[in-house]
Amino acid sequence: NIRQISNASGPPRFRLMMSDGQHSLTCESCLLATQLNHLPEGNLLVPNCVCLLKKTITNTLADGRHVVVVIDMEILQSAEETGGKIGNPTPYNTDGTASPMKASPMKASPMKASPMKASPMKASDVKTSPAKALSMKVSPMKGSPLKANSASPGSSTKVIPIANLNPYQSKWTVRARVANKSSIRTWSNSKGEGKLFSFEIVDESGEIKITAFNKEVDKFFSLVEQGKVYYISKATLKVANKQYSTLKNDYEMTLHAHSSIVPCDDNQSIPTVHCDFVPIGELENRDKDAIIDVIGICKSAEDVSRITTKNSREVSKRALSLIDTTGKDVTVTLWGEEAEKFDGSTQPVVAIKGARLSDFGGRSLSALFSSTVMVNPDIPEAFRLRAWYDQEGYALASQSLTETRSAGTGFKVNWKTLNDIKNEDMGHGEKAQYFSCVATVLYTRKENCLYQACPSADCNKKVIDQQNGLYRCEKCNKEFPNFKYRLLLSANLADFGDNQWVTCFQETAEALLGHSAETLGYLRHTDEAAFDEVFQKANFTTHIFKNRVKLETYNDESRVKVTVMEVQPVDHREYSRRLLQDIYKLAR
DNA sequence: CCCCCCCC
Repeated sequence: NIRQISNASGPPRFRLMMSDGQHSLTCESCLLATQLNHLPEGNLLVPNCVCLLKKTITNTLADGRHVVVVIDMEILQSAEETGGKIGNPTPYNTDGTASPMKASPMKASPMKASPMKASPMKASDVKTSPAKALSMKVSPMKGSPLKANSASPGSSTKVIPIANLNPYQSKWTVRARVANKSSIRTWSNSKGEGKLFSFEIVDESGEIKITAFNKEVDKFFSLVEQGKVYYISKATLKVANKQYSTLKNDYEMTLHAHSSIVPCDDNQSIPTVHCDFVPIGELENRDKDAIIDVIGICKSAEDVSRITTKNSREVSKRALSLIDTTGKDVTVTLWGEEAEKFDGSTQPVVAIKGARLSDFGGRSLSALFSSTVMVNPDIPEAFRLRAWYDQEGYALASQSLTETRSAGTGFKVNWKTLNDIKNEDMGHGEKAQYFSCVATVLYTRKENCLYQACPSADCNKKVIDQQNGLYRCEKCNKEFPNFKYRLLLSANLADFGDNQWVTCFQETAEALLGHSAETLGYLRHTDEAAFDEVFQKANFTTHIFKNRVKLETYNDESRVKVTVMEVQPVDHREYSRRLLQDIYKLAR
């Protein structure tokens, strides 16, 4: 705990220690140690040297640990001066591993090396005498040296606006906020393989994308945090491939071995991620493929699932249902790691910057790689939504913009009235058309609704009664001692505007009549009254019918044939909402 | 040096 160390009287002096390959700084007065996670490139910290931390920034992590970033320090005594107990000074790689074979001891001597001029780890004071460097004026925790607008810490290069960056200048520093940070991704192709992550930064002037590869991933991934402000310098600028970027910048950055990223005390003047949240109820009026920002309460979330894409890539996906004060909800799909780590169990506020609006199931959203998904973000909109939901929203039966079949997936339902079938000449084209309707059974033809079918599992062909106890199937070219009953029921359906004869085969007829074909076959011969009653009872029942409509020609006569594919109960609440929506649409 | 934006 660095704070504890700092509480020791006098300016804290630290001795760099190494144990089990881990670097740590041990306070000379209280002997408390703090672990070093990142050593800067070309660093001058060698085991046993004593240093004074002059300027530091402390970040508190979510788990309560502190991370101290050293902005400015002085080496008070080199390893040689302190006796160099561990032997020759050893340079360290940025990943914290020792690499004694890499450089000669002389090269690594802190007295000789001075590659640090523009680095936040200013070490030029090494040349000054230890006595002078021990100046008591310097208090590491007091004040921030970073408020100055003009220069990056430990560097003489000027802070310039992102908009002024170009590949033809070498000395620059930008100060910007991380607006979006990707996860680490690996690639493998003919050119090789590796890993990378990227992030986008914004300042008052603009935005730019920064990519880190391989070693730079190790070095910077954990340092770079979404929403935080950093000084960034010495990265390579190249022309951005607009094909892959939606950012408003002609260039993008690549980090390299000497690039510098230094946390900056948060400065309100640096813009935060800006979101233009579109109310969920508004999404109906936006164009397909629009990139929009959305915020809502995650009312429910699917379990994560693995799917295989057309390119036979495996990817995780998870669909969430977001609701806001418009009383509408929309399905949002998260992908990959974002889908895996998402936890919707607490019904959190979810904000997404840059989601793509799709017309799947009416209206739905999909997160892109460039999207920023924020769970319970620290913004006023999130607090307002939380309050609204906890007080009243939770009780609301929201209206979904993403229509799903009762099974949970599927395309937008093609609702029609029976009148529409004739008015729109449905089924007259090459392909059959499908529609759903809410309709009431007026009449069913009980005559000839049952037939004796081939008992083979996959054959439903009508069999011929050989009158000798055997039944012949022409299709299977076989005789059987038994048959199964199948239903082929004609029904007349009506809604408020029209009526329509339809055909129900086995499953749909069973659903409509409420009995299996087998039971009906048995009843027909044993209890005619009960058999009749089944059909009486089916009359004037109302259902959702999903139908197939196709023009069929028989003996030069064409007529539209409607076959029922599915019979489902009416969800009256949902049905009423749809009628209301239709009324609103007609009123507009 | 990546560049994948998918599924029902």
